[in-house]
Amino acid sequence: MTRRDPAYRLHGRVWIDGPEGTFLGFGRVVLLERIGEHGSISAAARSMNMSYRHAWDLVDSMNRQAKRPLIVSTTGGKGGGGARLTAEGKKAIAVFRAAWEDFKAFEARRSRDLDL
Amino acid sequence: MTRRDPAYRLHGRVWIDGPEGTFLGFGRVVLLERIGEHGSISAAARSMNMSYRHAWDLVDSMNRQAKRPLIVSTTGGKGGGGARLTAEGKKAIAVFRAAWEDFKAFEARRSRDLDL
DNA sequence: AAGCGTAATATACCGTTATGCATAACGCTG
DNA sequence: CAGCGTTATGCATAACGGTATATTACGCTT
Repeated sequence: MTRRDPAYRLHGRVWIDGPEGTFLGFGRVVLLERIGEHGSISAAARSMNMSYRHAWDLVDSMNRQAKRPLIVSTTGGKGGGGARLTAEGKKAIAVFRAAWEDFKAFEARRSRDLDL
Repeated sequence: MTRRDPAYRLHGRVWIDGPEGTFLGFGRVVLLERIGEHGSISAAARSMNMSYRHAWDLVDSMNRQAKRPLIVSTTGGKGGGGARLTAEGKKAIAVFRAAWEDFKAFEARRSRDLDL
């Protein structure tokens, strides 16, 4: 019988690389979702304790690498402006989430099978 | 038909966590192998352009977390001392390599299926 | 006993990455 | 038309991980 020691577990990370390096990762996707919920980059950043600067850089990186923008933003106006999640952005979230769920299953299975 | 865009690829990393955090990872396992080949931590570190300090810390971390040491070392003596890969160490390498190969297959399959 | 190359350990340095702060532009609202 | 909150951007600073360097201990070899 295969021994199972819960003291050892397989862990990992997955992300999607694009033309410039990292395109989508877990944090980036959460950011996309939060922007969709809050309607602005700054509120999304606050909600996940991330600096606005960093959040903006991530959005910029994703938009540059996507075929079409995942987030569109407006400056000035009602509430000072804001940001919106596009259909392309929703699809990106779905695609990454699917790969991520799949990986989580892989992780769990391989953790069970660890024979150390 | 599902679109395949080679511009996007799924990447990832896997490692095995132990009581203190990371126990085995790709770099750690290569280090174990090199120690087995060279017979010393310092030669192994040199062979992979890693500082001896870092290599020693990694070996120490692995030995602390393993049920039995993966590397045993002697200080002084012929050649100044050295380090040897134990049977436990060989097993650790095999276990990690297997999980790693499996993950590489996962990566390739998921990269093919990316629909972005 | 001296010399050698290694293990073992402390400390200072450096480079990358994220944070913090400061500023300008923007356009609706009162 | 002044005020507001946001986007957008630059620059200084802090945090962290690994590197580089230096020192001591060790025990066989000569």
